[in-house]
Amino acid sequence: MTNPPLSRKRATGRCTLSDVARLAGVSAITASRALRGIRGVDAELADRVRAAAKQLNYVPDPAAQALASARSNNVAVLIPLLTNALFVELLEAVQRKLMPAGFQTLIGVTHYHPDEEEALLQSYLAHRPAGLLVTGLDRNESARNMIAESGVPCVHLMETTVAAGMYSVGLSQHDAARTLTEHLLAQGRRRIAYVAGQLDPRVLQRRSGYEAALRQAGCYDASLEILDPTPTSMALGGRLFERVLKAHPDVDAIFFCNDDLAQGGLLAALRMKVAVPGQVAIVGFNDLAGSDQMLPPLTTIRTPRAEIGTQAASMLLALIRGETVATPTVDVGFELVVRQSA
Amino acid sequence: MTNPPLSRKRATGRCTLSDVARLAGVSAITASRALRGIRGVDAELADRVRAAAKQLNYVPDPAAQALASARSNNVAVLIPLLTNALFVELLEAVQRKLMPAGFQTLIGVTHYHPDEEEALLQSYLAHRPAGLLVTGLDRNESARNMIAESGVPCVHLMETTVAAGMYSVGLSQHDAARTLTEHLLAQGRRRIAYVAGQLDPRVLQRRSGYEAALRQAGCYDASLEILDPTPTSMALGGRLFERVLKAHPDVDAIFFCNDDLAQGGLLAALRMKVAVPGQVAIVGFNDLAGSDQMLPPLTTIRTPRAEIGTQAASMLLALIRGETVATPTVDVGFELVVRQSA
DNA sequence: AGTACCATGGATAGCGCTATCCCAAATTCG
DNA sequence: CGAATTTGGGATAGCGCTATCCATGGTACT
Repeated sequence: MTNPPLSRKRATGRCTLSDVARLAGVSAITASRALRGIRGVDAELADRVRAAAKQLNYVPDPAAQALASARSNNVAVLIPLLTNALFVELLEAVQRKLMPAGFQTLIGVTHYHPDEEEALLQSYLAHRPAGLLVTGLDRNESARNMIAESGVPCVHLMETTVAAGMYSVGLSQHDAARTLTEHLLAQGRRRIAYVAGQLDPRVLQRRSGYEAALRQAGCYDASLEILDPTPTSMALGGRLFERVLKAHPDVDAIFFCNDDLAQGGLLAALRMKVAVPGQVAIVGFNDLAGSDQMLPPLTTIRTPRAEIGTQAASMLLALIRGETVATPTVDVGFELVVRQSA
Repeated sequence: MTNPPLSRKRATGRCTLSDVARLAGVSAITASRALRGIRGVDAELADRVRAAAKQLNYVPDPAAQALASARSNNVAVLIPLLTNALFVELLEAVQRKLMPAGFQTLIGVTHYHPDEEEALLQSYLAHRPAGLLVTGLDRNESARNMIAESGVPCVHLMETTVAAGMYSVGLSQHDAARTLTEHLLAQGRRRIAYVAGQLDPRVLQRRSGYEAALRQAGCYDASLEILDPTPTSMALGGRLFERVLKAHPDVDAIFFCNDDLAQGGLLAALRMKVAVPGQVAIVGFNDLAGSDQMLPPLTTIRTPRAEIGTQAASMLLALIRGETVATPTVDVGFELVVRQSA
């Protein structure tokens, strides 16, 4: 009299692989193989399965896939900041590459903080991500160990290294900064200041490229380095510009570590009626949006972050597939963009 | 003689809930309850479980949790663009609120494209997200249905509405634009152009606020509306500024629909030696980074996007917990920021 | 012809966790 | 003081998918 023994049903109502298999007249495992396109499944059967899936509007449950296969289709991406256009463009390129390949991007923002990065790493690794993209090479030992022990393929962004078992896509910040500084020197500038905020590893590498160029030209002066640890912004660029000119009226060029600072500096110059490049040449780094619109347009280094994202994502996909990567270190280079500010 | 029948072990090696339970001397389900803090579990037992978990460095497997409970701790966030600082700041605020609550943010970029949005929605809903945050109210019917049928709690960002069962956090774009236009009128401007790119719903709502103010003042002129569908940028702002001045030399104010356009316009004015606000007043919208640094500093509307993110996330958390939300529509307002450009 | 191999489809058994039912002991109450 | 309730713990059975092993029929060999 009572109902059938379906008392403890807990089904979620959504359409499952078994439904597809039943409709196609095959077993669940065959449907699974057909949809994933692995192992020999008869072409005609596979077609029938795909048709059934489409008809039922079947979407596999990622959680079940992850649980059963011990691997997810998440890729975790760790970047320092979301408010720096550089990383956002990097991210967009990564997503554009990864999403069509069926991967989900989990974005983690470290705020340049090792502990935050470590916490994010721990939480993301619990998701058994298929891959990992991290910014830069500098992280604490514990974080490095977590990455290594997890066995999750990992590609490092922005910088390059040639350590064994390390994969990286980036460019030489040092060389780029050196090239830019040499450009200033070639223009006859000798009192060149380096103005930086947000002292992350790349900013410091640029500083060393700047120093190298100046030392070679015999006009390095450590007192012309203004290193401010606060996050960069146009406002900060303006303040630092003023500070430099006040402290060192003889400065004839300023190398801002990032375009947003440089833009702020350029606007401050306009406000203060300091001729650019007449009295002071100004250069930035990264060629961010708006730098070409400044007055005068900003001379800078164009860093191909979209390409970094694309290449890193490709490399990661290869690693995930278990392929051997021929070139574990890709240097995407940089481009000196000469405009009117220097 | 052969090995024990453990032939088909497939364990992933990671530490599981059973390990914790065993160490604590309880059953798995009790450990689960203790760690989740649900149902009555003896305080002493719970402590023992927590201690064991910490000792083993246990991290629950999200895939298994999702599968078993038919609900994940992912929250999907759909935004139009990652290259607009507005949305990035929104996102940061959302993450800051959601992450401590134990939720993962999945970021989807729609590029203002309904089909892309629909595809993202489909893919994200397959992840059984715990909640959904979507930008704006305009989406195609199919997308709306998917959201409704999924039963996933959803909060709409940026705009406000008072439809039954809809939750939203935003501000009246119309009113803000109207206020800004009235400010221009109060300054004696009469030939006020509206210059827009990226014609998304909010940009059009601003246009209507602009029109309303001008009609009331009796000086609406449809030919002063320049609506360009291409994405906004400083460069576009510069081009449109030139175009407006050439076509309508009598224009005495320009309302740019977004600050990046306005910044470009401001720089173009500088280049063209057009006095601002002398000959033309310029206003923008959103108060993005750098607007305060312009020459002259830009008068604009400050939109509290961080607060939108925070409030929307809070509301979503309440919905996820099944609480009833007292105010399903939150208007965070806006602020007229008067600087020197108007 | 007989054996070794593929190539294909399926049965089975989990992945690690939680919903659900069950039961004993403790508590409340008329 | 016995019945009705409330606790708190556990056993069981999946969630939806895939790894692994098996079985079958064909093909390729010697």
